[in-house]
Amino acid sequence: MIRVMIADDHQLFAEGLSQALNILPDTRVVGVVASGPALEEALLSQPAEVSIVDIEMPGGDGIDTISELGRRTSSIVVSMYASDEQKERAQKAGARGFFSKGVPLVTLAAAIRAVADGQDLISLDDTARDELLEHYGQARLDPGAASLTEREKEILQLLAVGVSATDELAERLYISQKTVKNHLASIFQKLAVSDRTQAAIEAIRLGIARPS
Amino acid sequence: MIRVMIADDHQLFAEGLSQALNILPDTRVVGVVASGPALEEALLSQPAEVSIVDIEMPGGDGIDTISELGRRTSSIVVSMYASDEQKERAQKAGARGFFSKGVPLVTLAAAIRAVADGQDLISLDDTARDELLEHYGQARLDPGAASLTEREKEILQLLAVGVSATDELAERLYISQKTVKNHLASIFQKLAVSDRTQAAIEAIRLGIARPS
DNA sequence: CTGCTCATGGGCCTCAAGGCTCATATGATG
DNA sequence: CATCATATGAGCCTTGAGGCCCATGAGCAG
Repeated sequence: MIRVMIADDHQLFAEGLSQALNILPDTRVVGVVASGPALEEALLSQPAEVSIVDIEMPGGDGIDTISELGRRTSSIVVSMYASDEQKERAQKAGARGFFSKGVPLVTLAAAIRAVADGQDLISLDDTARDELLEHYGQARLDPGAASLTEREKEILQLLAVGVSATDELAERLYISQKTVKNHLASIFQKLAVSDRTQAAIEAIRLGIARPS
Repeated sequence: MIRVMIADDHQLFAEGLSQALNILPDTRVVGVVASGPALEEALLSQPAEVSIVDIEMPGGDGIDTISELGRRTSSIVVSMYASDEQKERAQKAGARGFFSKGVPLVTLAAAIRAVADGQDLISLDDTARDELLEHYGQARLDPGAASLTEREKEILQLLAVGVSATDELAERLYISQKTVKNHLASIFQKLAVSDRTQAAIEAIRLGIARPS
């Protein structure tokens, strides 16, 4: 689980991004602040592997803050109007990534994983950066969840949309009720749970299935 | 369920907001576009009660688009740098709400509910507007979910964090297993489900409980 | 060719889960 | 004061859920 701090004075942006990152199975937003100084303070009481920092903030430039942070967190700078000049300043201040707010969410998510893994995206050229981001495109699941078979994931997805009875699951999948129970038993072991209710919740939490 | 369309050229903002609104039990984002013309086109194939429109977009001002939309959707304008002049233009174009991107997410959510209910927020003074938003602060739950008692919600919250066994629920709540089963039976009726797995999912979907 | 995983299925057993009806105490509300 | 909603609890009964062990055929890798 990568802990992320967001510093942006536009609450709609910060809260929206926060919710979106919390939906991902491997990132968790541990704080949202609206200024550079507030970010420094928040990181003292709540450590975070990665910080998303906006440049345009009241009470001081976001980039100035980054150089103060040092090794407490890895910073990714996001800017409304991304310019080469801003990028250079961000790089000098020690930022590990630099993106326009026009990039897709999946790109930022990949960047967060890359940066949390020790990569420095800002000093790469665009081609090398995109290749690296490709590599970090998928969330890394828990060891148990990663070993789920396709059929098991299928069952979890049905569970998460409310198909919970054994006979209904069997009908939907055109297999016998016994096979459904066998798959479920295997799922319980892999996810370390003891019944289908916990399995459904875990599937939602891990991002394997969506509720509605 | 209020269907919402988002028009904003900053993908990070649009996708983040989209995810955040989808988490709410009574709003669903049915489309995300990056320009005014794209919004008009999207609304033709996918109706939406409310549209969130950014002013600053490439290929034409967002406000110009609104006047074209007519009664197909109710528009809420959001702006990075909200000015009185922009607000007046938005009002003349027929927008029902006008907000800076600095407002909290809950405010925008309340505004979406108000506008979907036929209210016109933009012509109100700030005090009257805030009063109205207060009134729309809570998501209106399904008729069944609304009649859940405190104890029943408590049980649903435990269910959603993985406390699924009757004996564990009884221990956590300091009541007998029989009472737990009685409460659950009542929950099943109110939510129109048939077992605790479906109840847990429904609780998450309705926003009564959070998974992790 | 020999394991290996995966999907399919069977049998058996135990207990938990869910359906049904009912009772009691409490606090709010008309 | 009478009534209603809520929280608590009981008994009884049926079936579904989960635990355990095992078997077979397909497909794939060494």
